[in-house]
Amino acid sequence: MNAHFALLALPLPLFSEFSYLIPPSLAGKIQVGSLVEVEFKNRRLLGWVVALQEESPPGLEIKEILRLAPVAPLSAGGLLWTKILSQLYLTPWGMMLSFFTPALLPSFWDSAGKRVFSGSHTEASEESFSIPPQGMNFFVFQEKFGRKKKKWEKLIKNGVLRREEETLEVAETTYPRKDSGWWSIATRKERESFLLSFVEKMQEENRKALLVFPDFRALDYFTSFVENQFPQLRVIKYDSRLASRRRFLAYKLAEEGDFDLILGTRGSIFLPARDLYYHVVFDPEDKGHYSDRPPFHDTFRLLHEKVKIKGGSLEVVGITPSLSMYHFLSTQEFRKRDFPVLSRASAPPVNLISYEKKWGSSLTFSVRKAILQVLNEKGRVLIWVQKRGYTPALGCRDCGFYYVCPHCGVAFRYYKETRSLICPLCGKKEEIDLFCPRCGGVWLEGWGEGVEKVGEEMKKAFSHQQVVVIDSEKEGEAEEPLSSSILVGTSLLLREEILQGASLLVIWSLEDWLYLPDINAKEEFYLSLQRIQALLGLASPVPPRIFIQGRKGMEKEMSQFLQPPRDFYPPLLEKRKILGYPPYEVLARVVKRYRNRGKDELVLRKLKSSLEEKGIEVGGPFPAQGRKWGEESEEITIHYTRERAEEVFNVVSQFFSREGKRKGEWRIEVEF
DNA sequence: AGCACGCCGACT
DNA sequence: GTCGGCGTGCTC
Repeated sequence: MNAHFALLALPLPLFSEFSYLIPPSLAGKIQVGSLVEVEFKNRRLLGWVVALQEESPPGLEIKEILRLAPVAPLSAGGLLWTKILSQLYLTPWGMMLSFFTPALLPSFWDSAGKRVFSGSHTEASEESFSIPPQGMNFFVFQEKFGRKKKKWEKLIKNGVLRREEETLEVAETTYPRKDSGWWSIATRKERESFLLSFVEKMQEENRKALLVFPDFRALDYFTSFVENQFPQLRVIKYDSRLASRRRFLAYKLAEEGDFDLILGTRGSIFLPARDLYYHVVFDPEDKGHYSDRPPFHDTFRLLHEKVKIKGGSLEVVGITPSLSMYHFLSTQEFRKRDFPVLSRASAPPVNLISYEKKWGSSLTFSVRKAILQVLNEKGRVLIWVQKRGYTPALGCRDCGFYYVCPHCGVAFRYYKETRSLICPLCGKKEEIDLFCPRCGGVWLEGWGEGVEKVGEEMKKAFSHQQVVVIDSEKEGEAEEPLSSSILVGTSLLLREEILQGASLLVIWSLEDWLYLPDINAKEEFYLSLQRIQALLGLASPVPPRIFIQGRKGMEKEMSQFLQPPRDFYPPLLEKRKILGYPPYEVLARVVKRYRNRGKDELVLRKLKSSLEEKGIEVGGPFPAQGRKWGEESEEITIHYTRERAEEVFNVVSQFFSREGKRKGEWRIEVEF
């Protein structure tokens, strides 16, 4: 069979693929899964070949493929993986595939397209290049032995080295068994001993592994640990800090299977790692594992889909299972792994302190007393505050006016030092007025307490102590906050190094956590509390304690958060089952930003009815909640079972290739 | 997405 | 008289 055309998935937000002509020079070289460069609307793009075609679509002038990229084609399994992901996340295939596309600088093409071998002329040269019998990619060779163009050309001429065109074949390994597990391991020390036994096991079995961490800090720490413990291992460390050359080297080594272990952050899961059996994800709920753009996919779910298709194992390491992991454990999709934990004597005691009515500061007498006591014992105090900035809102004392972001419809957050307002959803900045813009009143005041304000209050209340505020924005700056005696901060405080050295943690106001609109807020708070209980004060000289301040009458609500997972999760899961929410069903939101309200509403309704024609449940249109575009946008919500994901994808993609080109912005978010 | 083509306002 | 705004259409 001789295909003349290739169907390409290009990195465009379009739900369609494009046909290109295979030039005679590339006939037979291009296969399904190849990466090629083409011209598209006066630009050059890299696209993956998703099918070969005998015929071209009629009535079109088809352009030629310009060149074949010097990387191995994606395997059938790999292609299927990306296809399934694109369907699940209602994202164009080419957009999903673009995560897997290496950044190829112009200078890489030539060398990466060639391969070197030891030549027949085995001159006892002053240097020996340990080139394996199967040869070495020339790009890799130059990264290992230096980019010395003249020298290599000479050696090739002499016959010391032999260089050929690289022919890259599909390397597909699938493992028959899927075997995934959950490990509950809290501390770094314990995770080190987990890694010791894990790497030993992996070596015994002669298998390769990928370890994915949520941030650079953890990655750096465990990479140097592994490298010190196992100096003979071939380790690839991969994260977004790599320069392009090193990044592509990692890509090539992974592709070639020239590694034993890959350690990386989120992006490392897209490497074409050959013969990978083990996938280990640390702290899967951490924000670092989530893409920051719609559809917000994450390491855990991506790898979970991978092992479903290609086999192997997905091992998840965390402190407490999340709601979805708890569900997977009860359905046996994941198995609970046992690890000998050097368990702590007992979790720190939790004290609930209620205030009747807030005026000024929320600092209660009991908490103040506890803080003084800890300071007296030379312990460190952490104050955990939910809101960032100075106050979560700024308004007029006289008329009740408060500043609202014009396009998100939520209160602006107030920052005192800069006298500025920032929208917590879209980041829009505004200056504040001298007088109330509505009534001209002179008293503008902040409502509620953010970290900065609490910090200010603590400085006043404990004026002889060093109080440091950690707001997420200044993460990098205050590298050594550990020396202060009182630390006030948002969730950034919950880092292991900070928690373990502290003797007292105060949750400033419980209601700030419980009355969040987000459906996942409860779970997030629960996991944070579990984390605190596991790590607080492990290295503190004083037995650690937890104080929670909350409005009177919240005791009952609080007590649920002190339950173990087997009591905390089932009612939440039951509720989600009834509502058709994840993890039972897929929940997709299609948000449309309006320009012309009347017309645009019709367009959303049209999508809704074409889904309903297929018997798929759709809610809305509602005013869009939560993220950006608040008031000028509407959304529909789609519920469906996993089995119908492909069907929904087809309806949505058809809809968008017809109607999506209409003016206006869309966004799609999916949870499952 | 990106880029060209097209039709209306303030400018050397 | 032109530069340039972004609304609209299209991409193998």
